[in-house]
Amino acid sequence: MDSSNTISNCKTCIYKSWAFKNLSEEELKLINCKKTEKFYRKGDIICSEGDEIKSFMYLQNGLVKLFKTEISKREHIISIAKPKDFIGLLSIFSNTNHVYSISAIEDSVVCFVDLKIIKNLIKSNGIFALDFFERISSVSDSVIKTRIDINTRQLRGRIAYILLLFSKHIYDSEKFNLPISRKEIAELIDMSTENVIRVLSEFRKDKLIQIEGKSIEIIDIKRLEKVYDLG
Amino acid sequence: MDSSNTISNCKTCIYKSWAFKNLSEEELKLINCKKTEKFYRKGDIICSEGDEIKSFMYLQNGLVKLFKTEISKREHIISIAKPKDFIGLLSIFSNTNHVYSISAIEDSVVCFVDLKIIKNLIKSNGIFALDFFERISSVSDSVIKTRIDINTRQLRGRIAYILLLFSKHIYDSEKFNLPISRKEIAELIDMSTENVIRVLSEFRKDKLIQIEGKSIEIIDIKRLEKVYDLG
DNA sequence: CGCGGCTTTGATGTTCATCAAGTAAAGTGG
DNA sequence: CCACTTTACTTGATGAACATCAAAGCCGCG
Repeated sequence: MDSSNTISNCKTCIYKSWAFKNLSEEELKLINCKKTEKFYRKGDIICSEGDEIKSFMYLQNGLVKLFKTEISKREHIISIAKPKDFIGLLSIFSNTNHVYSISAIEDSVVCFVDLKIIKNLIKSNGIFALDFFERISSVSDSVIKTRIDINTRQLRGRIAYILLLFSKHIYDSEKFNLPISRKEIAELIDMSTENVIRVLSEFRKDKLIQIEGKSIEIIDIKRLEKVYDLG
Repeated sequence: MDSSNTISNCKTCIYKSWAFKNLSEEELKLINCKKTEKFYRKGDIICSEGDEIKSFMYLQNGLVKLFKTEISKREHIISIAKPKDFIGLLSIFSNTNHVYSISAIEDSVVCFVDLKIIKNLIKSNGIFALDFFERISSVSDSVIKTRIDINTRQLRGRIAYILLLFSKHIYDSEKFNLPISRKEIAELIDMSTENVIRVLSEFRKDKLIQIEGKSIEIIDIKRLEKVYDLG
């Protein structure tokens, strides 16, 4: 699969509903001409900390992670973006360079729109400006909320959180394949890899979940939610 | 001091530079008519979790904290806003109700502008829309950055962080009075009150700072920065 | 004066990271 | 396709970091 297979038309794009619903045909055409879509294989870097921000990016398909590399070389995952999310947070307005790195954790298609075009649309189409900010605000808000949720909980609560996140918000199913390694889970919720494994095993023994490698099934979601609530 | 003493004119307001620099006289007049300024005494609640969001709020004077009350009744401080910061984060676009509570940690003056007016200005004045989002994006971005900075560090690094925050970003001096209690520091950087005190005492013994009650003086900022960097 | 809240210090216990060591899985080159 | 290396996963043991508990001094305030 290469990028030429994925090129689509903004006018018919199913993501048009997103924040672009109030654009005219003209305006959509403008975006359509200037956008590019790129396919990334699992593990590919989409952009790196420090790169210049040239485009507004949003995720058509797949799953990506936003992360930062600490001095200690340990990675720290800030958030996971799912289809329809715009990626890159608010830096597109407040910075000229990316503050975080982004890579694909599943095969992904990212749509790039020249940032200048977006900014011009904001200037010229006020309704769009509001739609747009509503969307990106809610993404950033939820990152903040999530960070707080995670670091006010202890290990069992954090693992419960991430299992519920994948189940409810990403795969919409109680059975799914973990797209990330145990190590990456650890980086996402601030704990050691060993303890991720330990807690997952505990949950298995407690009959909250079933695990087989990457395959996870939540078998007692009520109790898992309770574990999350109690922290 | 009551609110009537503090009413000023947007046109001459020193904060005009903020994000309102590209408004016409007409537009400023519009804001000026509809804005209200309120004085809050240290400790006063400015708004509570769940309240409807009616205004865009920004801090003219003083210091406020944004916080959330956990199930356990323990408070958790998300951020501290200083003059010129807009307060309330992005919820003004992505929510109809406040997600966090806000209270004054020093005597403060908050300027309220009807949210509808701001939204209308965004619709009608594209340059303003961009200025505005640049500003509020950078505030939200820095909240995210701060949360990560804090929870990738251990106790000594966190205390160093908050001392440097007050010194560099808020008071612009190496000598200042802590505006918040030890308990609030604990709530801000996720640690126990006792350990806040313990680490502060250690810093004193190590000759990094001098403390007398709320009065703090940083006497070896280089080493304090090193403590922060090392985590 | 006495009560409650803030501060401080020491002692104790829990939570968690780290270390060590071994197994399984997944690439890699001949 | 098989030996070889590397990476991911797993479990137990140990110790460090940190919260919690307890007790006492301090200060402002009714």
